[in-house]
Amino acid sequence: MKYEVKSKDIILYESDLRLGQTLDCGQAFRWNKIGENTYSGSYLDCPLEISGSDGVFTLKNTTESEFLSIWYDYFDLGTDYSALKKSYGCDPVLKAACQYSPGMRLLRQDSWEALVSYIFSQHNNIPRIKGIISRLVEHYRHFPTPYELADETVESLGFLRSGFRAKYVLDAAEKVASGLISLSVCKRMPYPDAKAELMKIKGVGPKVADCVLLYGMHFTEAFPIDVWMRRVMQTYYPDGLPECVTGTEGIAQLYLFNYIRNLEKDDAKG
DNA sequence: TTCCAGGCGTATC
DNA sequence: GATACGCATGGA
Repeated sequence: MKYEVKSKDIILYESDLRLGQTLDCGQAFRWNKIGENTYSGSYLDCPLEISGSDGVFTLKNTTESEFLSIWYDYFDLGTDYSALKKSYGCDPVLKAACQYSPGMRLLRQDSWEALVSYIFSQHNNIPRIKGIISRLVEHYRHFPTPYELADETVESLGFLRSGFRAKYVLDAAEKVASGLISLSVCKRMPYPDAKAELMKIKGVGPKVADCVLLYGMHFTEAFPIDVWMRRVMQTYYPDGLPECVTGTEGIAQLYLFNYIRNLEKDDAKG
């Protein structure tokens, strides 16, 4: 990774990044494609327009301090994904999955936003999840805090059209706003303890908890198992995951999930 | 029309 | 502890 300041922009050189693969793979729900190789979105209410391909990217209207304090972390630029992918070469399926999406990275998202987003994800599809979250952000003009959401009711959240999930998000907001659950404390807990803590929230089971731990708290050993990953495990890993992914199961999951989903989509198209 | 979507709570055994 | 079943909403 290298970068340079150019006028009001940051130019980023990173060979292990493709915007579509990283921002539009179902790990984050607030990025929109606004042009060829161009996405707009935000993190912690800090907006960004990023464009680029072939290892060269422009972060528009971004200062050097913003880049270093926010986007460097968000895009996990301190991690060497070339080395990681090379280590996954021990397994033929994983190797193929990495070759299929060589520009995918695990984003370091906000824990509260990930919690809300993945509660909305349960028994839902990605376009609808994005719709619900975009209505939420549009309504508040920012991603609402736990305190703001704790003041709502199932009825007042009706505009989200989130169905049975509204009551779960309210329970999460109440538990976080009251201090009963502290996400920043969870981040410092051992993985099993943090998972158990999150599962105290209604609507948060093993899968949603693992998504929050992986995408919102960077527990790379968290391994969310949904219908797709269950299929992957049964088909390719009936005896468990290969040893080379120990400690980064969640990142391996990202490549595998994307691989299997798109393969089946491609098959459906003929 | 029917089926399904990055699951989970509840009832029942 | 395992196994069914319902769940709001909307797209295919």
